[in-house]
Amino acid sequence: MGRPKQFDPDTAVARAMDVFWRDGYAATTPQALADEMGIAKGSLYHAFGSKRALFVRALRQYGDTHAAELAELLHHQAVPVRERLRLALETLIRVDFVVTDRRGCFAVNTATQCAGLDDEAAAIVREMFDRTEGAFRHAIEEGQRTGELDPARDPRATASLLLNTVVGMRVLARTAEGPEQLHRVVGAALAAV
Amino acid sequence: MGRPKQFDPDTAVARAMDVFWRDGYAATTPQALADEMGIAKGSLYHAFGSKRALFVRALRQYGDTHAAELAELLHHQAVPVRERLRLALETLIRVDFVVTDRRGCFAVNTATQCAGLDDEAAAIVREMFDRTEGAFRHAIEEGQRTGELDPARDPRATASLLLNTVVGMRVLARTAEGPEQLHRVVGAALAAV
DNA sequence: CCGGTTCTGGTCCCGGAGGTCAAGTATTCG
DNA sequence: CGAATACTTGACCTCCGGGACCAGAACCGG
Repeated sequence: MGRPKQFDPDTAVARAMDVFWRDGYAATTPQALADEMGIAKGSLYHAFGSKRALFVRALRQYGDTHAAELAELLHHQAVPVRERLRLALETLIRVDFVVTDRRGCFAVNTATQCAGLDDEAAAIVREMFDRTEGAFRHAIEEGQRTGELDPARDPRATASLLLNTVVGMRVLARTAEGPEQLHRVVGAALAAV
Repeated sequence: MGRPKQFDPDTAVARAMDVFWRDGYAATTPQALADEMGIAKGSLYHAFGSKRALFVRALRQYGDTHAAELAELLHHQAVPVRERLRLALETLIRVDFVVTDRRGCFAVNTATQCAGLDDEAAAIVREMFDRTEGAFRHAIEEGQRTGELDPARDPRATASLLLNTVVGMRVLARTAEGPEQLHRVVGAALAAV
């Protein structure tokens, strides 16, 4: 009943995500959002309530799509575990430098901007980090069971290191001149697995 | 000649640094800066020109003080190299959780906010990262010469990993519940040295 | 003690951020 | 078809960010 929406909410949120991702929360204006989403500012507020609510929704959508990709890479059973880990990290480098123009990770960027101010956003980011760490841990434990990886190493600690490595890389991608530095990081990190 | 300044510029910049550090560039208002610096907004603009210029100066001052501390820790000749590395990383955890209330690193925060927009700030951050990486590398090479560390490992790669570890940790400090996760990271990272 | 010089707080200003609202429009139901 | 409902829009509003400006205060040399 009533007039149907003229736009697809998920698509619109994806556009908004792009803007927030590129410019950060504070530097993003409602007008810029509306322009990029292809709707009027009034519709934006009618559909999403506030800039903040739209941001939270965009962040959540980011987590549900992009973050899941990494976990998926780590579950490819056909590939040896160590190779899987390397592939996952190398993929991040390629994405950052080729696809997303070195914007880094939306969640990481948010963590350094809102953690102290916005509890809800911080919780979403933390949950994404936890899931990523868990995916690393599962892969490591699998590798230890099959004998591919050294069982003497604490899987929890190694998983934390790999999560931390991912987070760091997505920051360095924003300042590094080229991908060489990050390739070195990957190589050295795998020595600890 | 003329009326002397009523405030110490370096102290005032340090106060401004605190605000920028806590809230980020975009979310910081000139009024908040003036209040925190203990001077009027007019004096602020007279003395520093613009919000941007003040930010750059604060960032540079941050690099000249805080970042140098890490390098200093890594040069303590009395301590074994591996212990020095551990101490440096553990100190970061303590500082983040006890002293600075989990604000992370001003430079890291800036990297995720301004790298795409502000070339000058990005350059300052990159320079700090380079110096840190260099300090790690020197320590590692020293350890290899004295036989404390495995000489088969590429010092450049290991230094990149440690820089990346530091950067990641300062982000995780903003979202982690407690320091346990970071202690695990340190332990695992040292396995790659 | 006086003119030149630099710092000082205060006032004013323009534009835009963030949001609201009334009027108009598409769709469904009775 | 008309009423009820939900979405759309652009105008509008308030507030404040970022900065300009100014009249005076503090200091200097002569």
